[in-house]
Amino acid sequence: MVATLKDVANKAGVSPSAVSRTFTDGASVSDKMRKKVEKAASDLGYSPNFLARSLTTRRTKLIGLVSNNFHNPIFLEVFDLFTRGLQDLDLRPLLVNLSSETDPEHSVQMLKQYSVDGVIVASSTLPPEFSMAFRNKQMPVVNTFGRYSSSPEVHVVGIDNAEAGRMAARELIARGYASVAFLGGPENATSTQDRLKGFKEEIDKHPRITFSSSYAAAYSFDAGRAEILRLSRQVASTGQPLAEAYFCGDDVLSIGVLSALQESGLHVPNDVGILGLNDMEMSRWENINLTTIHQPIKQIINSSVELMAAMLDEPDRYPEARLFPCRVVERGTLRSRLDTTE
Amino acid sequence: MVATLKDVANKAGVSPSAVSRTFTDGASVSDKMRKKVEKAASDLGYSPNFLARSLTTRRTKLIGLVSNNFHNPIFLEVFDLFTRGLQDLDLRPLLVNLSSETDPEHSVQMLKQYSVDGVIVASSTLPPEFSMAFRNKQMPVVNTFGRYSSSPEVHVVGIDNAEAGRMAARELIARGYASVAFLGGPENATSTQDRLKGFKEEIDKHPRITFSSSYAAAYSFDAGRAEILRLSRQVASTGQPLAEAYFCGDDVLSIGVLSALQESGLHVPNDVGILGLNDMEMSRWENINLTTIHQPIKQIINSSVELMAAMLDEPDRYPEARLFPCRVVERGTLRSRLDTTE
DNA sequence: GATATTTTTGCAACCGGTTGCAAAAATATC
DNA sequence: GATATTTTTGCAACCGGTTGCAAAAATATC
Repeated sequence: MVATLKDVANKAGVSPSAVSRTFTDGASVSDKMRKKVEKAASDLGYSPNFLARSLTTRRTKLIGLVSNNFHNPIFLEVFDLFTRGLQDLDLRPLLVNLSSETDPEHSVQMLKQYSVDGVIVASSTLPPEFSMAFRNKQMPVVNTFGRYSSSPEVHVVGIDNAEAGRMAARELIARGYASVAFLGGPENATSTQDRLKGFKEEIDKHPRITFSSSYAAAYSFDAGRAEILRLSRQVASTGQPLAEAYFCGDDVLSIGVLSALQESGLHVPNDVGILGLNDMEMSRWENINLTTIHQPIKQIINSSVELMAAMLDEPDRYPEARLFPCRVVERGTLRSRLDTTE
Repeated sequence: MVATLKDVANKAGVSPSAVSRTFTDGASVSDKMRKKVEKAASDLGYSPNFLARSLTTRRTKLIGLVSNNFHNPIFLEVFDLFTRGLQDLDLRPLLVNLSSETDPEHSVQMLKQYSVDGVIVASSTLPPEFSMAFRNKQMPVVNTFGRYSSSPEVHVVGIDNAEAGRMAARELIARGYASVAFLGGPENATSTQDRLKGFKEEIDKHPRITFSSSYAAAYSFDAGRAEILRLSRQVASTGQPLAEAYFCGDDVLSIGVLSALQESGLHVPNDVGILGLNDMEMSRWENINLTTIHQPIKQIINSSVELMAAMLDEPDRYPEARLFPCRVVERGTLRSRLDTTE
């Protein structure tokens, strides 16, 4: 049916090895031979079978792209950047949706059976065991958006979440908020824990500022909305007022909070301030206009892809953490700074 | 390094065929043999190499998932549903991002080289040639969100876009709008063309209603926003007023339009009505609250996956079109109906 | 032009599996 | 218990490629 290497060899009247060599770069073939083979190949519409090839070369150019974030709009950007980045290097993403998976073993075995060259775990909410499970099977792993630690066992690319938390705190302090709160993502996500840690650390330096914190169930609009509504109800029942400003787990959470506040008649930023994190496309939409901490997604993902490519050549590469600085993007959900001279 | 079938055979003291048979369902192996092999396999941590297997079985369980919509939030839902649906059937999505591709040949060859079992083209903006290019190479193809035609050459799953256009028209007419407009997606997308056709067809039955139409450059927030701003400027220069209601190409476009209108001080729905199409998650966010035509994404995608699975068993299946009905979801961007008795 | 050196080519084994066929083993039938 | 039938097993060839090695061909050197 579809032409094979042997068909081409027969048609060109040469050995199979010769055909193979013309299609593997770096192999030695004379010009005459190459011409003959290429003619026969194009007549037959032949192109080499990558999977058969991979058996001997031990390279499939398949990369497992595993994530569990299929409800956070920023991940559409993430997938876009990953697929393009990988494609540019002639690598192919095998997409794995881990949304309902709690045990890494199944995906580990599956990706091993497909002989992927490496695995990119793109998530800030999957527990570190997932990346480790791949690492333990000797697969090259990059954990994008993973937790930075001083003794990394797996390559991590992302931001320093504790520092992002500190940055958020400094920003709110500079704007003179007297009571601030952290409205985090899922409590067990490392990103949530680290952001809270940094945020609180910096706020604690200012004892006059009231601090509180709580968690949304997920990085999602609905979860953000639900949590701020819960806090609002508390105001009525316990008399505990809302904070003057909320540092939210991420942008989509922030938008849920924003929407709920506006709905209950509060004005943002006059009554309550909101600071997001991510700076996804949507946050700069005029009807959202969220002040947020920009996470350099594009750099993070390009770097992840580069790192993966490097690991393919050097599997035992010493694990590193690549962290990218964030910056505050001022839009409309925080009141202005007290002094603009900084 | 990693255990192979031969290792297991040696360890168990049986032939390779025996090992192979215990791992292929339907093959004949005695209980005793199975026990022996399974013991050896689990001791060695063996699991079969799918790619090697695929060479003889001619089944990789790899499905090419190709799309060019990485900027429309609804596609995150689409990818979520596709990956889960395929995974449930033990199929694996090889994601192909065609955003910058204009020639199908490259992806066709690539997917052929990876011996994918089938290809799902998930896009309403890719020209039909893309699906056809796969079909021409004898690959099973499902074109999700593709154009329905009376003589389909490729399986299509989606909605009847012309009918959706008619539905939109009827809805606006029922609400007594005296001037309506179609603000479509990319002009060359079949979905745009068909929606316009149906919409206009129905509006034309009411000669008293003013009709106009124009196109946004993409299904995106920015494109929607840019187009409505262009139309607004025309009001000033030509005196041609805005329509009373806009049927927009899709939800994300609608949101761009909504945002721009609100920004220029117009009230939706009092000054201008907006009707979207898709009913993506975001459209029911309280601060967006878009009235829109619901496209049954979940059913469409599950059906696409089912159809693909069916084609794997029956490659020469006669091409069919599976169309799902839409319905209007009333929220806050259209004024109320004139009579509610319908 | 003979010899030494380099480049090109084909052979044969291999990558990790599956499968048709015949032989061996197990079971059924009398 | 002998024979017929069914089930299980192993052999060998195959799926579509690559690659080390030695032989053949081409080129360099004198």
